[in-house]
Formats: sequence, structure tokens, C-alpha cells
Amino acid sequence: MTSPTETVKKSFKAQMLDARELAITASVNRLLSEKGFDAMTVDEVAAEVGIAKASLYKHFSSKEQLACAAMVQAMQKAQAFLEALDKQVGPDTAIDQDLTAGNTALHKLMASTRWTLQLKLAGEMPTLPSQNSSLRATLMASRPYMDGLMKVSDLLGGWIVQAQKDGAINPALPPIAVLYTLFARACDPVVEFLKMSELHTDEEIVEMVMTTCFAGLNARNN
Amino acid sequence: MTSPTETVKKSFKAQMLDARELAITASVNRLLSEKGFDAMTVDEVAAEVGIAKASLYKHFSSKEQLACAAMVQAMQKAQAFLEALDKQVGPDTAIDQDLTAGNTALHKLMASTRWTLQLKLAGEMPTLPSQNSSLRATLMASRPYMDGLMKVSDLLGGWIVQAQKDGAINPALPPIAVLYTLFARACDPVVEFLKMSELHTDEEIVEMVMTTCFAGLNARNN
DNA sequence: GTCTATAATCAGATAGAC
DNA sequence: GTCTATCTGATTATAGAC
Repeated sequence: MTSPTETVKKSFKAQMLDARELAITASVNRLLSEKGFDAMTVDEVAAEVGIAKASLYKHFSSKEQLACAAMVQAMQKAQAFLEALDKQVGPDTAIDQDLTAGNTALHKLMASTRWTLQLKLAGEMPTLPSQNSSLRATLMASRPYMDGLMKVSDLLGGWIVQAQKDGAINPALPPIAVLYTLFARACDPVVEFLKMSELHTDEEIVEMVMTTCFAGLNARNN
Repeated sequence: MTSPTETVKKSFKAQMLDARELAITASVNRLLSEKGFDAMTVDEVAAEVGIAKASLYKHFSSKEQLACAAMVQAMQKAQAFLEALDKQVGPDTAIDQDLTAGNTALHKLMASTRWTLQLKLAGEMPTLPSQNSSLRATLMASRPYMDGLMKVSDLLGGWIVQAQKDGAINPALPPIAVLYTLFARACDPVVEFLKMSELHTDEEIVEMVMTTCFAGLNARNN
């Protein structure tokens, strides 16, 4: 039905479309992490991408869908990172199996948190508004987003339970509380405040937040 | 110049005015903690107080000033709490002076954090948007707010340094990082998430967050 | 599909009677 | 000071030409 030429042509056009949508979500991702959903305007997005606002609406039917696409992309990026981390064997080939397992579960949780903080410092972590927002409903109704969220939660949840068995994470804390605490690092205002103060490098900020997150403020653990 | 009757009348009217403004700030405080500054509309405030929107603008010249008044009130409440805490001697009259001092500095920090969390759970903690907002500029320009913030920071800062000297707070953390970490508890999304899950009482939530804040996620400290 | 121009809506702020 | 009614500006969303 379609000649090779047409197929190539179509594929090429589709590639251009995908590339444009990628450029859009990248801009949305950046603006979303910089200003948040409410403060971000569609005009800004259009201006940053370099196309007319009406063209945006040919790709995404609403501001919510626009933001949702960026969030889905970020979520899938996180999922990919965690899945890669899950498959990889711990770098330390200790003899004691239990100890090794304990280290790897805790270390995977720490690696995930560190990754999140670095993304946030790089301005690539779109933060969803914790308060009631029209965006929440859209995200909850988005299969790709919820699928990613569930997969991410499952992976982290498994490591949390394992780390608690290993005696590496406080077993008195419900796993769900640990999970939320780790998720919360993605929108931790401490990171922004410390970055604004310009007294510390990004690496120092990451390490300080990692310390307060896992070892707490108390002196004993450090 | 003014007859006693007039004086009484004027005072009475002034009292009514103050009472109304108090009612306004109380409503704003509640709405601010429930939805945040951006999501809160002036219409809502007027409706909740039971007066017309135009009347609100006779009291406060803008939405920012409206929110600012509520934030100032909350900040002064916090200041009063901390100052009372500062004056009071530790409940434990141990013999070892250093140990007592260490306990009280740490305990004061913990009492402050616990107080903040309880206020937040009660829906009385107006959260300022961490992102750039028009409210920030207004707050920074507000003497009462900045005075309160500075006093609060000074009190907490003193306790932090003391607790670090006592070996109760990790001395490797810059005091400013500890301060921000404590401030961040006032807008910790973990509290809301756990409350929404309805799996735990308010008291349990407070204790869990206290644990993760001071002892961290790791198992050793608990 | 992209553009310019415009509609529709909503929220902050104000005018003017009382 | 409080009210009703209105203005203003910003923002989401769309119509229609190309």
C-alpha cells in the first residue's frame, strides 16, 4: 500500500514530531522544576520552545496534559534508573551474604536518593504541588504516570523491607513512612535554601541532606 | 478634648475592628495552611469571614498584605513559644551540668519541632510557597515578619550551636543546615501523606517524623 | 501543523451608593 | 466601613487563514 519512499517520509515526519514533543517536554520539565505548575504559564512554554501557543495545543489538549507529559517522562526516567540499579549486583563482593544483601539494599536506597538530589540541584526535577491542584487529578488519571509511580514504589518498597530485615533501616518505622520520606527529598526546600545561600557546592549540599536523611540530626550515627 | 463617653465609644469601635481583623487573619491562616497562597482566593476569604470582598480591601491593601498579616501572626506565635521555652529551665534537674545543658538544648529543639508538627497537623501552619511567589517579596519587606523570623532563627541557632557543643547534634553539619532542616518540618509533605493514608494517629505521625528528623532512617540510633 | 488574532474565564482590585 | 456592581489584567483555550 505504501511505497518505501512514503514510508521513509512518514517516518521522518514522525521523527520530527517526536523531536518537537521532546523539546516541549524538556522545556516544561525545566519550567516545572523552576516555578512549579501554577506559576508556569503556557505562554512561557511556547516562548521557550519557540513556537506559537496555539501550536502547543495541537500537541497537548490542556496545560495539565502538558505538565503530565513532562511528569511521565521524568517518572519513566526514574523507573529506568531504579530498574538498572535493581539488576546490578553490589560492587562489594563480600563473603558474608547477609551483610552484602543488607549493604546493597541500603546502598540502593541511598543511591536513589542521591540521584534525586542531584537531579533537583540540576533543575531537572519537576515538583508536583503538594496542595490540591488540578494537576493531581490529571496525574492520577494518567496510566503511564501511575504505572511508573507504582513500579518505582514497588522497587523502593522492596529495598526498604530488605534493608529493615538487614538491620540497616530502622524497623520501627512503617515502610510507607520510609517511602514517603525518601519521596519527600524530591521537593525538599532545604536543598533550595542551601543553594541560594551559596555557601556550599552542590556536592556538599547533597552530602549534608543525605546525612540528615539517613543519619538524622543527632550526633551518634556519624 | 474628648469626653469619657467618646473615649469609650472609640475604644469600643477599635476593639470591634481588631476583633474583625483577628477573625480575618484566623480565616486566612486556616486557608493558607489548607491550600497555600496561590490556590487561596480573596473571594474564599471574604466568604469564610462573612463580609464582602471590597470590605477586605479596606483592611488590607492586597492579597499579599492579607497573607502577610496571617504569617506575621503565626510567626509571633512561634516567637512567643520559643521565648517561653528559652526562659524555662529543663525539667530534669540532673547533677552533671554539662549533661543537663546538652539535654535541654537538644530537648528544646525537639520540643520546637514537635510543636511545629502538631500545629501543622491541626491545620494551623500557614505554609509559604517555596517557589518564587509575589508573597515572598512582601514578607521580606515586612518588618514585623522579618523581626520575628530573625528572633526565631537566633533562638534556634543558639540551641543548635549549644547542642553541637554538647555532642547531641552532629557537629559536622553547619548550623544553618540544621536550622533549615528544622524549618522544613513546617512544610514537610510526609505529614500530609501519612495523614491522608489514615493509617496512623496524629501522635504516631508526629513521633515518626520526629524519629526520621533527629535519628534518621538508619537503624542504629533508635 | 503553524501562525495571528481573539474569545472566554477567572481572580485581584476598585467605584460609588448607603 | 460595608455593600453591590464593575473594571482590569492575566491566562487558558480556540477560530480560521495559510
